[in-house]
Amino acid sequence: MQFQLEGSRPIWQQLTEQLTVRIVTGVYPPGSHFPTVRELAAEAGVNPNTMQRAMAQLEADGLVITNRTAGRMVTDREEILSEKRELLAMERTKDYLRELKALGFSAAEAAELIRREGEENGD
Amino acid sequence: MQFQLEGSRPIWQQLTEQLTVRIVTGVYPPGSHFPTVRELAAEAGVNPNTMQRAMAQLEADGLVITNRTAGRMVTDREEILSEKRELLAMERTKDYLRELKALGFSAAEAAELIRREGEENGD
DNA sequence: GTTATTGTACTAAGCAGATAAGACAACAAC
DNA sequence: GTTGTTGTCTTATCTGCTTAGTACAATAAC
Repeated sequence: MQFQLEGSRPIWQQLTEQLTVRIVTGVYPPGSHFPTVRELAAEAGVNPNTMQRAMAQLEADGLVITNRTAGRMVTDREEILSEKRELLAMERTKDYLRELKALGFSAAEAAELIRREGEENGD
Repeated sequence: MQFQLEGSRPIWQQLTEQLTVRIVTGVYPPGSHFPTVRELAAEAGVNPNTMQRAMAQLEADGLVITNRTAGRMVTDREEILSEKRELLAMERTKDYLRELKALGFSAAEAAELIRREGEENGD
């Protein structure tokens, strides 16, 4: 999964979000070594300064731990990861529901759209 | 409904989105007179230049028609409005589903979250 | 015909995000 | 002890968004 960046929001924010998804879904397992600033900056094609800003946010969220010179590791407290994953899902759900209600759709109609879309993609 | 602006995306873009919602939900009815740049700029608390940029996008989307000095009016082609409304709902749905799948949720689980959240809000 | 309204255009300035390039301190590896 | 890796910090530059202020052409209203 490559990084998907678009221009209308700060890049460091998008990087934080996508790295968070990788962490809570186990792409980088709990307690494992986390890639370096320079590695991830190269992978994403952004400046190391920008990637570092994204990392600082992951640190503030408690998802990674920084050891000054040995690099970073993903937190081994798995309850933090599962809580974060469910929190993200809940936030997205509320946002989605609020937006569809603003467009005049009910929650039932929204659920129907989800069901129909899920069928199309064979899920 | 006041304008809700946050800092991480261009204001003119957020204004376009929220004005679009107003139009397709009939806050400004089809064929009716559309508020002037200066009026809406004052209401939103932004510079007229910024509001004009938002309006230019509405124009490009075919939602409003500009009469050079008589101001603007909402398009009276109601099929454009209903199509736009459904297009927006579909886009949001696909985005939501893609995000939740990235977090490891199935479409069925997403629909369940919607159902549960809808119940809490009595909808 | 005069006036007020409206959309539109222009320039200047301030600010934040992103990039570029480099430097430094801490420490693991050897 | 030396070397290389890593996180961190600094300075400068560029670009786009936003604001501020002003101005102008077209035309509806009177």
